[in-house]
Amino acid sequence: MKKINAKKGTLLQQKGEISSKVYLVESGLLRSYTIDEKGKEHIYMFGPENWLVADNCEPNTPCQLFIDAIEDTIINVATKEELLKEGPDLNALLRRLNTMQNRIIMLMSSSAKERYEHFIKTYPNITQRVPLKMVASYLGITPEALSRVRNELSQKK
Amino acid sequence: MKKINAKKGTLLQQKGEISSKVYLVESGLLRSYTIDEKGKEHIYMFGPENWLVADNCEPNTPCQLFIDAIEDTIINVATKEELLKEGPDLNALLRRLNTMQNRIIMLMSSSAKERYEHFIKTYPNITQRVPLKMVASYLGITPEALSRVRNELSQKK
DNA sequence: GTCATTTCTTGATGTACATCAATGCATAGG
DNA sequence: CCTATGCATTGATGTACATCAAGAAATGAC
Repeated sequence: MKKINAKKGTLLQQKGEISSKVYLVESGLLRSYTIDEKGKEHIYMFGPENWLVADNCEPNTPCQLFIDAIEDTIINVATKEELLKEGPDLNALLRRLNTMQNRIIMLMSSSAKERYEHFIKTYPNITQRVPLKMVASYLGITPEALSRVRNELSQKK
Repeated sequence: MKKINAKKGTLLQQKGEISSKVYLVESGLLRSYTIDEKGKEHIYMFGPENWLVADNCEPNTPCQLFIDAIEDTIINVATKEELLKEGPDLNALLRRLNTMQNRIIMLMSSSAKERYEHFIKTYPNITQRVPLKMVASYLGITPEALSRVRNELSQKK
C-alpha cells in the first residue's frame, strides 16, 4: 500500500497492461475508461474521495481500462494480491455490485434524459467537477445529446 | 441452504420484495429481469448450471429484479446472511464483477450486431435453450432487431 | 495580455434501432 | 385432432440519438 500523488492528467494505467492495480482515492478524482475501435472514449467509472478504482480484469490477462486523474489526486495504491490477503471489505464489494447492477439496468431501459436525471441525483457533486462531455461519456451519449437534454430540462421549470 | 425444485415458469422472487434470497443453480436455467414503466422486460442475467443468481439490492430496501425458472430447475436457496457467515467465495465475486464490467462496456460501446456476436461466443449453450426474444431482451434490443441482425450474419457466409 | 485549445451549444442531416402491423409456424392444452 | 397461444420473421414507418459542421465562450499556456 503505497501513497502517491497524481497530478491532474496523469495516466495511472493503460489498456492492455497485465498487472492492474487497485487505487483507493484519498482526495481528488480519478476516472476509468475504454477507447473503442473508432477512437471514442467511454467512461466506465468516476472515482471521487473514498472510492476504490480498479479494472476488474481476469488474473494474468490484459486489462481493458485506462485510469487517469481528472484532478490532482492523492491515492493509495495496492496490488490485488495485497488487498486479498488483507481480507477485502465485503460490504464495499456488495455495494459495488449494487452500483453496477443499477448501471446495467439503467443502460438497458432508460432514455438519455432519464439517465441524466438519475446521474445528477446520484452524483450531484461530480457534475460540478468534470466537463459535461465526460458526463455524456459516462451516460453513453454524445456531448451534443447531453446539451440538448439539459436544455429541455431547464426549459421545463 | 434449502434445496428446492422449481418447475418451468415458477416465479421465485418479485420486484419490490425486501428479503431477497440467493439462488445457486444445480441444474436447469433461471433468469432475472426487470419490467420498466412501459411494461417492457429487460433480462439482467441468465443463470445456468452452477450460477449464483441474486438481486444485488441494498439491505432492507425493495429489490428490483424478478427471478423465475426458464426450465425445470433444481436450486439451493440461501439467505444473504447465511452466505456471508459461510464466508463467500471471493474468486466467484471477482468473476462476477468482471462479467458485469464487460457487460457495461459492451452496452456503452457496441452495436446490436457486435453484442449478439459476443453473446453467442460467450454463451453458446444458452442461445439454444431460450427463445430468441429473451436473447434480444438480454442484449437490450427488440426481437425484430435481433431477427434482422441474424439475417445479415447468415447472409454473409 | 494574447493566442491556442478545449468546451459547450446550435442547426442540419443521417442512421440504427424501435414501433406497429401482418403473416406463417410451432407448440401446448383440452 | 383442432384450436389457442407464443414465437419468429418481414415490411412500412417513426424516432431518439449520432454525426458533421460552425461558432461562441471558457480555460490554459506562455
